[in-house]
Amino acid sequence: MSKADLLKLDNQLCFALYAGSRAVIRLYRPLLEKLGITYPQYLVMLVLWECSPEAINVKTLGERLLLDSGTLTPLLKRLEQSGLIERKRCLDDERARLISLTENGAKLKGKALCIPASLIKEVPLETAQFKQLRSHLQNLLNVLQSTEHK
Amino acid sequence: MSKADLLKLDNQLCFALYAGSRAVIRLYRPLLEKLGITYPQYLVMLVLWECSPEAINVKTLGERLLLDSGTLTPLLKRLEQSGLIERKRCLDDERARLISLTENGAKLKGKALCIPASLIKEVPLETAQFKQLRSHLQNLLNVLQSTEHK
DNA sequence: GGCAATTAGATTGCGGACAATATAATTGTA
DNA sequence: TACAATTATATTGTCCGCAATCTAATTGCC
Repeated sequence: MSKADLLKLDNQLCFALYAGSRAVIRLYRPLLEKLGITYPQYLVMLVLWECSPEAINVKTLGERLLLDSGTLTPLLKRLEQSGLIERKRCLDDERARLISLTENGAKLKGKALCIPASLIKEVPLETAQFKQLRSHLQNLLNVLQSTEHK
Repeated sequence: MSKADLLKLDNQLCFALYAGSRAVIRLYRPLLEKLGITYPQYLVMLVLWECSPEAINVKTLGERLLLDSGTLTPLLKRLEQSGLIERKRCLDDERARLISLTENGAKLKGKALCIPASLIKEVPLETAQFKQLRSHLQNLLNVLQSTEHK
């Protein structure tokens, strides 16, 4: 393949990723609207539902989602406004914020339980293909994570 | 797998896509900075370099990149400001804008030619794996495209 | 203990995404 | 040929991402 061919849009792995990611998020939107949250907010809730009733600080949350405080701080404030989370100062370390679920936030998990199945219905991929794609992507992420600090 | 397990972050195809996409875009950033453009602007340039010297209207560009005018209009204005493109009214249809490369915009392709190779060097995936992942993603996109209008 | 270096999070500013809406040109049709 | 419906783009408003910078708390080290 020539250098010029390598510049064609359809040969870009990055574009496939970028467009695919947005397309899938688009499928989530109507489902998440019923919960009153956005897609990145949903990801935060996934982490909180997983570690609940433990609280989590912003740094750890950011490491989990690969997002920084510039993104998370306003997002978390919105979730707090919505009454889904609390943002308490950590007593041991006044710099840190402990993020935890409110009762409503914990309850929302019940409503979210059906989302994965709804989505799989809309993405007509075989389970095997689905898992393969996911594991290839996770592999890609691991590889990028491990090389980006060199 | 239980319903609750399906809500775990690491089981989400969507998160793998979302985080993977951002991680790859992060790799492009320093390379594109040298060209003075952002990643979405780069995608627009890829399309223009491909169809040049033909002009393209905003609608077609949007279909190619899966972006709407709300995203493209300001982005194209910035590319115009940077002197890389022109935004002319179409004579046959005064509603449409014809987007075309300026001389500088066309010349920038020369600087961009080395980007794919630079990137591949940073993503330590075998060529075969790379192509497989890309084609899986393109398949996913096709599937989503074809079902989203039903 | 005192102070420089580090760390956690917040803030600012810019550039996307995208829904909703607006505007202006074009087309289809009675 | 009017004029309703459609189409192409632009605008507005909200919510991310992320770089750069700031503030305040903590840690390391003399």
